[in-house]
Amino acid sequence: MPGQRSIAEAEKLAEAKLGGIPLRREQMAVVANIYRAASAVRQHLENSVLRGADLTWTAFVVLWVVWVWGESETRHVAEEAGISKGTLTGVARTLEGRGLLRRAGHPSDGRLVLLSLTEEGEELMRRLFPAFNEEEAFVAGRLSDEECRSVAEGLRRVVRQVEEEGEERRVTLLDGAEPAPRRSGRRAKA
Amino acid sequence: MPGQRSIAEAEKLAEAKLGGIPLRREQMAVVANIYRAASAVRQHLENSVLRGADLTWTAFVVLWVVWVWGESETRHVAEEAGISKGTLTGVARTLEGRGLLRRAGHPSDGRLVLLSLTEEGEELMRRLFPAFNEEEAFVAGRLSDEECRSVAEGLRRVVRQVEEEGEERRVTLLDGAEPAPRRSGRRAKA
DNA sequence: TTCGTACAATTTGAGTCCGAACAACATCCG
DNA sequence: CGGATGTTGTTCGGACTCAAATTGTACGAA
Repeated sequence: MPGQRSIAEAEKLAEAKLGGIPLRREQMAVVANIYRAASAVRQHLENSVLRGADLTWTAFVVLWVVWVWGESETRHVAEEAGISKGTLTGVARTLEGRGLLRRAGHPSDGRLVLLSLTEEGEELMRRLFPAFNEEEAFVAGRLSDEECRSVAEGLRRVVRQVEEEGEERRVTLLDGAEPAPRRSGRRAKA
Repeated sequence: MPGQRSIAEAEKLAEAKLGGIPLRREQMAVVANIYRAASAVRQHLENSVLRGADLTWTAFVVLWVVWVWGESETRHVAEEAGISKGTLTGVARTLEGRGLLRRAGHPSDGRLVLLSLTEEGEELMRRLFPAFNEEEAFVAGRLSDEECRSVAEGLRRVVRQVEEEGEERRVTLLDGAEPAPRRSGRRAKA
């Protein structure tokens, strides 16, 4: 396994590459490990509990959100699941086709769509979630409860930093320049 | 801005849904926040420094790996970058087309392909990486150096747990049953 | 009433991503 | 030498992804 040993080594190599420009090592390490951990956890969960139910990570997260929050408007589900509205439309369609999710128009506001689990969906989550949580415990197995709390708190601060100051920061960085559109995606109309 | 407040609430709701089955709260929170933080960080980095260079996160990581490690075999690059071999083939092709990456056959083993940066690629990384690292520092701005180290160390343990015991764990869980192929992806031949 | 503005979800386009199947090569063993 | 076995990178199918454009609905003002 390459991973852990190499991060420290990679830092040195990167610093050498830059010839004297100082590197924010601790910050670099924390970002690298956040991403590494996220991939590792996702992969483990997908391969252990999700594959058997033929669910992707995203599909599971969407089901989970609707499960715990009950019938919800799609924009909230997308926000809560951390995906775009457009992506949710597709995922929801897939899940609806598999009979796990239901969509219904909002009674008074015709623009909204409400998502809820079908009975089959509820049943699946009742069965699947305990197994999922068990694997969450497995991946965190080398951390004590106290350490879990402390790591979680640190990560929360990262999330808050980006959510509360990220936008402003991006504006400052680009300083007026247009945000440089993605090269992929639908083309500007003209 | 859904995020933080809701996790604690969601735990209670999930517990209620399960009626008495105990939940591993701390472990659940740490996993949820790992994923949340990873998305937030990725999005910020993509929108601030990467978009300007028309690079996706993955493309940047691949370039970074080749940059710091020098000419490398594709399987090592994929491993180090945390993506599959198949994905790397496509990403490398794209980067090659943009003149940032070079591919060369291995002199003695005809199966291998070696990746290295072109001069243009080197130049790009010299320019881009300092800005990238600056934003890494930004997202970790609410953590002290000491806190960064401690969070990183906690995450490293998660990664190691999955890397060292994940495979065995999956085998135990499935207990003989075939690993249940993905429903997506290429179909079995017959 | 008829605009115009403000949202909501969906469609669309370009592209990423995984993992199974595959083809090409390497290596071991008889 | 010849085949079995194992490894490598590539191809392929389906799901996911984002953001811009679009479509549909709501609601206030003229």
